[in-house]
Amino acid sequence: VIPPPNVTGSLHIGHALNNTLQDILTRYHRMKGKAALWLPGMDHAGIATQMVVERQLAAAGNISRRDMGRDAFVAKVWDWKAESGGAINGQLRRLGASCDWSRERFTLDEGLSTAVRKVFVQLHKEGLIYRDKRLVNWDPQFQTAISNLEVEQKEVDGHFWHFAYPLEDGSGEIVVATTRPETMLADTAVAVHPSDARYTAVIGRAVRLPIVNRPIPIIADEYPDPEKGSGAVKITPAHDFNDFAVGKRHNLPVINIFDDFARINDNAPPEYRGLDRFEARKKVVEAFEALGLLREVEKTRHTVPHGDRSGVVVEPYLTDQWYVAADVLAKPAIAAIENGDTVFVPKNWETTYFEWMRNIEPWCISRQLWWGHRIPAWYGPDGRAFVEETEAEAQGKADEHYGRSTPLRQDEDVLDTWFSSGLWPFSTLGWPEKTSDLARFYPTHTLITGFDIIFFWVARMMMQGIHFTGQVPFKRIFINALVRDATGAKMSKSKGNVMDPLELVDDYGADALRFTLAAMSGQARDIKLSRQRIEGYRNFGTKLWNATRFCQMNGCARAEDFAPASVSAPLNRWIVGETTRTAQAVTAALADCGFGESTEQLYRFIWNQFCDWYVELAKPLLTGDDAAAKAETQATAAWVLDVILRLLHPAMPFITEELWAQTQDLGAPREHGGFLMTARWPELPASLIDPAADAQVGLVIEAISEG
RNA sequence: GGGCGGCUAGCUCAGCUGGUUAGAGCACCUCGUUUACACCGAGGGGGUCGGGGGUUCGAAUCCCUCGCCGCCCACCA
Repeated sequence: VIPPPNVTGSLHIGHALNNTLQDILTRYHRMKGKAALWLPGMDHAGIATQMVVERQLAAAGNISRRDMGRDAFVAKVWDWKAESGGAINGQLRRLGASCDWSRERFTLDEGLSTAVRKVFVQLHKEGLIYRDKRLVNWDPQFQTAISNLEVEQKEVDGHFWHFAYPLEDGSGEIVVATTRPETMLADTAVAVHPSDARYTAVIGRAVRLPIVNRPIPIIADEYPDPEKGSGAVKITPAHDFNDFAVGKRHNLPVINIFDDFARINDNAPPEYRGLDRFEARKKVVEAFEALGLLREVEKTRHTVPHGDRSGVVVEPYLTDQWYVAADVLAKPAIAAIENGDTVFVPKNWETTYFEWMRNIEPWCISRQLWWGHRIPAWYGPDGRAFVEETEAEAQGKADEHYGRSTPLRQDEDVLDTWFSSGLWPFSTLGWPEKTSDLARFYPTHTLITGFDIIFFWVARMMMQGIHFTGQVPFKRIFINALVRDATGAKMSKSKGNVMDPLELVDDYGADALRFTLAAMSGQARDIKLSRQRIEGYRNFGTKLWNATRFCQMNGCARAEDFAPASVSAPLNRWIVGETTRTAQAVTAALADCGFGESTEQLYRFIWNQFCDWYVELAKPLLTGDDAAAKAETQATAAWVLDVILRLLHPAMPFITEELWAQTQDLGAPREHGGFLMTARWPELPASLIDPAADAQVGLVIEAISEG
């Protein structure tokens, strides 16, 4: 499977790396005679795409999506998709990606949407999808819930404000500290540790919440750490995940003081209403100061959650959302790795995978967006949800339930983008229909992807794939390095540190870029690409080109009846053996995703053995009077070049195809299992290696090297 | 607070399960325009393989420890 790139995306160096490796593997397997499907496609990328189009509308005339209305807006996004979406596919072609473009899919197309609805409905029937009212990570810029994974913890400078809350009976005060003063407007308790001697006397009594002027209880709970600060904690169930849990344990009221934009709502005192959360923060602090209740202001550095797309501070916010019971789906997905049904390459990524899967939280899958798969839930007048694959089915169920025809209203929300991408390995093959593609190409042989989406994507595919198909979605997961900029930061458009692979293709050719990426795809965490390196491999291509030209000039042509085993000249026997050794090493490397190893073997052999020694030593034979030796050398050189081109083809498809066209007639590309295959992979037996010839030529080389 | 990765020539990196004088590309120096290639050829300089211990006949490679750099995960007021 190709990880479907975002429809909004353009090819960056990470895609180039990832797709190059996939292409190498695909071509390699096709050459080995396998029917290798590489299915391309795109992800609708909910938030990202909606953001792009919304920005465009804003720039075009300050129109908001709400002004347009849902249908018009979604139509606009489809227009945008048709026009500018998927630029990346053309770019992939320029890179030489040999995808089967006839099978291209889009996560929002009809078939995939059917699969999404089916999965949703089935999980719901199994009780693994449910609706729940709890705190979510709320992005006030997009006014939508986001999942934990979409939250980025950033360290920022902030303050601890120490506030004094007077006891209700006037007998003293309790000091609490907070980094978010505005939330005190929604406090419903102060908590202390039950064994904290300083507070045992006040447990069960009340403080009067300043500003709001509301009495709230002092409760005993294990949550406060007596070692920290004053040991007393303000409890704001509506705006903090921990406090929410405390509130639940003590049946505290939950007072929400924010609206969808994180402005203060009418649950707060009138002078705060309508204020932005940060303005409110300032005002609360000023009020405490004026009241003489501000005990201390401490500078601090702490982590604050931000939306990964919007970049704004996200708020814990109490809403109704749909959740997947990920812990249940995770169990077989963990087992599949444990028992080796699926393996990670490199293996140590298992640790990361396990760590997350074993501590997995419910997955919030609903988004308050318009671009995406609308949730297949319809509500009756009493709020009862009917979850069915079609509106008609839901209507039928509803009518049955209410005993009469009842109008329903579909859920406004759409699903998290990753919900549909998680189905990609099988939904793209026609599932739930039992298609022949599904039978032939599922599960995927090797998934190649970056570690940045192990949780977002790989884990979800494992969970959903196993649950719905009964088998793992892929046998092997190769985690490639992430391309970063010079400072080690992830390349992103917003940071302006992207490197354009197309520019590199223009400057050095796709082959050189591909070969470089493959050579650098080792198991290290990140890749810092250098132009010099690409230049070096561009020269390598030229070297091969020239060597081929030299052979052609000397009448080296492929002889149909050439038998490498029967050459007699030691030089020829030697190069046949070296070629064989290289073929075996490259084959072994590729079988193991050893892209770097395979390119290195090829580079060394072609440049340092074939060009530097064989061609030089063969010159006298090619120009000499011994006709038999000349003919044998011509045929041998042609044979070696042929093998070289085959071995090199997956990494450098363009130059090899061009040279093939010049040097020999391979015949038209053959169809094999429905896929075009230009040439077979060379399988050379070890018997072609002649130690005696190796030794003999080795001595010659040594002698010349030493002058 | 957990987990993971990196630290090898000026730069970007290979060096897998430990074994001859530690490699490549680029950069640098010297020479070379003899019929594949100056996007080249021949030769050369340059590294106490992050520090310190240990295992071993032998370690860049295994173990321990420390130090930086970076990433991921995590609800600490």
